[in-house]
Amino acid sequence: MKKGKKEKLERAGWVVGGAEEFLDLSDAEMALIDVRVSLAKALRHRRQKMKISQATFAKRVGSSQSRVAKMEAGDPSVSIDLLLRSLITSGSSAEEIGRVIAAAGLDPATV
Amino acid sequence: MKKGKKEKLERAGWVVGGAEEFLDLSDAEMALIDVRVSLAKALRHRRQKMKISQATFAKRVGSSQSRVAKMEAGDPSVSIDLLLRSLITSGSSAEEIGRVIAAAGLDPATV
DNA sequence: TGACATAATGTCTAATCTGACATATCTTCT
DNA sequence: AGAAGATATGTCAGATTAGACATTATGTCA
Repeated sequence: MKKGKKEKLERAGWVVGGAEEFLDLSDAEMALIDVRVSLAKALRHRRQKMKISQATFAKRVGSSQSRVAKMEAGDPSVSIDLLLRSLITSGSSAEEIGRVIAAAGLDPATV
Repeated sequence: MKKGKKEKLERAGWVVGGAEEFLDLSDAEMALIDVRVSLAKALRHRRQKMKISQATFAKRVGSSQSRVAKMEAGDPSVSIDLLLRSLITSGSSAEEIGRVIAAAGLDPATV
């Protein structure tokens, strides 16, 4: 496992359980979490820029306030599909989303 | 609806039903299909570059031959989540995937 | 402080998605 | 033609994810 992996997961709010389960987290899973968290941040920024509440945003994209909260939190119960759908429905372009994903996992200081 | 939308959907192999249902397809749905199809192509290219069969590829990413076939076909029953998971598990970087998504929906001749 | 808006968390049932399997349809050989 | 390998298609039971709702927490005013 790479240096700082567990810390990174925990910063992102993930329950990684004991060391045993954690060792089972593959690099692929890590990368996917990075993508999820990046999209989650992009979604929150987008909504905040619109200056609307989670409830209002939820109505516009056809979801619920609680699910929007979970989306923005990068909750494991939210699929990347839903994040993409919400971003696009709210007006993000594929190009914007592509850039977000391309930058996923990079150290924010270097981005 | 934008010009050529239905034709585009049909080229991608989607059953769009009658005109009524088709009119219900929003621009957001179109954009998501573009993303799915782009990722599907990227996955096929990746596997072909590796010179392995769908069955072999399936084992490596923890799926089945039939599902890999559906992934590469951009079948509606395949989630974007699964496409991303398979790409990353097979070694694609977030940056590569980001570029693929950013180019989604663009006219191939211009890309 | 209390009232009010907003955001977070937990939990349901319904809907969607998955791997697996069977089977059919190519492709590429001899 | 026919055997063999690869790919496509259809289906299904089990797993995952969805919106919805209730509840709790966190502001943010007067």
